[in-house]
Amino acid sequence: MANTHVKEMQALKEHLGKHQLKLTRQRELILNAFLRQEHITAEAMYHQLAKSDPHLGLATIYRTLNLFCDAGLAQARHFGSQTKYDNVSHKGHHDHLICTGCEKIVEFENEEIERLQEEVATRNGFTIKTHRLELYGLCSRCRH
Amino acid sequence: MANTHVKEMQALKEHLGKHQLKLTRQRELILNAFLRQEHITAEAMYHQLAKSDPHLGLATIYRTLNLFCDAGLAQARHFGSQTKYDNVSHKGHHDHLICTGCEKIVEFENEEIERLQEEVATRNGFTIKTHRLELYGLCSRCRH
DNA sequence: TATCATTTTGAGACAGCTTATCAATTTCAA
DNA sequence: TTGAAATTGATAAGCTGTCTCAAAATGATA
Repeated sequence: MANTHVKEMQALKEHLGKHQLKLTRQRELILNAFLRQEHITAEAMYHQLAKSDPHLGLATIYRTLNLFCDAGLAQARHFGSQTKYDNVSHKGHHDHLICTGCEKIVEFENEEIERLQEEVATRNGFTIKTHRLELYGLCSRCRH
Repeated sequence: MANTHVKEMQALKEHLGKHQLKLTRQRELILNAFLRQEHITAEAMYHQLAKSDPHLGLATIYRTLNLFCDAGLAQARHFGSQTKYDNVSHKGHHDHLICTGCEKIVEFENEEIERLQEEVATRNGFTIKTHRLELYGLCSRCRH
């Protein structure tokens, strides 16, 4: 189980090495838990990990998830007043369809849109690092 | 100057009428100031208006900007830890290219992307109300 | 125009999420 | 193994944004 996410662990180690940071038990633990999620809040991860490791502090979770963002393993998404951390490593980037009625989130990918985004960026002299596309509306059930 | 934004004022009055809300000096004031901006935070608007009206409370700004969102004149965008309110009334919807180096924001519109978004939504049974598309990267200057 | 029920305001208290602080602990290069 | 440097955990503090409530303003009605 600790060996499940070898590639991501490798990426993390690489990032740590480049920035004089250290690999800790907590970082390993949080990485493994994080990679099992699509997207999760720090708070949710805190409660989840509390079962197996009651003394893991919330601040450490926040610090570590932000570290993952720096390392390119996660992407932070501000959602209402909360921040959700997306697992971006093994699925590639994905965008979101969000129902404002029931909060349901559908993930999607669309190459054509991505291509057009690149086009817009290039036309404006930008080089895109990441992007965020969220469509808000009502799902079929909430529309009645 | 008070007559500059007749159409938007009309839209606001209509919304107020429909919801048993009242037109106040503050709401007029904030609307006029807001419509001169592309996008602004409540805090920034607070300081800006403090010059001409030192007793206008921050809570009132928040309340009023949220009211504008309900009325369809503004759109809230969570940006980092802050909320920016976009002036959506006279320019129509626009998306953002954001330079992570210098914080510069370039606005753009792309009909083709919007069309593809509709397509994705329809395919998933959604009806889109609004959306948010933000491209993050480096502008030509920050890329060196 | 005066009345008055209703809404709004302003000021500060409060709440939720995230980061800063700091002593104690852990890591890892030498 | 040692020791400088980084990390952790617990909690305080910070920041945004909302709630509270008495006082003021609005606007429908008479």
